[in-house]
Amino acid sequence: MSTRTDLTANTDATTPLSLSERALWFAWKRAHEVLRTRIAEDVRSATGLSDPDIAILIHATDVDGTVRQNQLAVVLGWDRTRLSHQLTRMEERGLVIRRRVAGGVEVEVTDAGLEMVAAAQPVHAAAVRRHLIEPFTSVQVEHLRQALDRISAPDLI
Amino acid sequence: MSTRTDLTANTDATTPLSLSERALWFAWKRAHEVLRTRIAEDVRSATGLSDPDIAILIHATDVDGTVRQNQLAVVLGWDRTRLSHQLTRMEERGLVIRRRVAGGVEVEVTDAGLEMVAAAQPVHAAAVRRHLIEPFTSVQVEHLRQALDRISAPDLI
DNA sequence: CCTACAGTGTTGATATGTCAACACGCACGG
DNA sequence: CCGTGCGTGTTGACATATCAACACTGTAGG
Repeated sequence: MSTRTDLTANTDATTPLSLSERALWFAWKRAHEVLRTRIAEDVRSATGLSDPDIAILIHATDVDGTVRQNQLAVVLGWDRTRLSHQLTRMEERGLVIRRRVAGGVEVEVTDAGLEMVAAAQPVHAAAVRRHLIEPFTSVQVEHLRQALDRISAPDLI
Repeated sequence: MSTRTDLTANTDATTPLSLSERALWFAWKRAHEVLRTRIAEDVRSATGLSDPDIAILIHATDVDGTVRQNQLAVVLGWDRTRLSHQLTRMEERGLVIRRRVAGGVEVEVTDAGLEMVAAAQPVHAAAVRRHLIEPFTSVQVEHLRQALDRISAPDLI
């Protein structure tokens, strides 16, 4: 499926990146720094929630406020350790509670957590729109999404 | 320049993200998690250098091993604090040294740093190619780069 | 001279992420 | 019944990132 990439490039592991390869790599990292910083700033200053807080709360509320911890890890693409630490911190702040169930742990968003995510959603949506969506036309949005999916799962496309 | 984005979307700050907007946002975060993790694993297991190590060493060696600290911050899109802490750690490990100069600080890569980055470059290049470049054709690479630049600096395009 | 300001960098406290090691429960084949 | 894995989660040590506050230097205006 993935066809050859760059006529000036070489797949040999010892060949340095070509100009266009470097350009894409730097553009990727830069875009990520910029976007993450901008959205996190907007949301944090308005709601007191961090990036990882929002990610977890949104996915959990999407499925009615209760999720298997492992499912969260898979959906978010996080590893178990990271998620465990993050949930511990969020539990201490009263945003979620954890319950052992058959074959794992169930994460439930508390009422306080629901309130905070409800308050954060509009700010978050506006930030995402402003920084990620608005620079593009709807056709470009779709193309970009396809490209990103290709990165996440190159074998499935 | 940035034309209207999604006919089903609404710019009103209180409107939740549309399906296509959410899809792009999740695809973005997922792609980032996946790509960062894969490349960092490859490079770290082979060279002992972390993501931020590599970012700094590559940019510094690009300009003959010596850079103004502030220039590094600008190019990488990092803030001063983050860079300062990172350089402190790298200085402790003998990868760089810092020197006060007129109006700032000069960062120089040590011989040990040069050796490590030289050893890391091929591994890093191979990882970037495999995970970021190979899923795409050369035309797609160029389109993706333009899209990323648009995110970094929406006003300039 | 001197004062105020902008640019640059540091520090310490805290939040977040990673790694290696361990703990536990459950299924499967002896 | 007994191992032996495998999936799932936790823990502690450490690396990295962020925030608020401070320190230094040069420089422009009085």
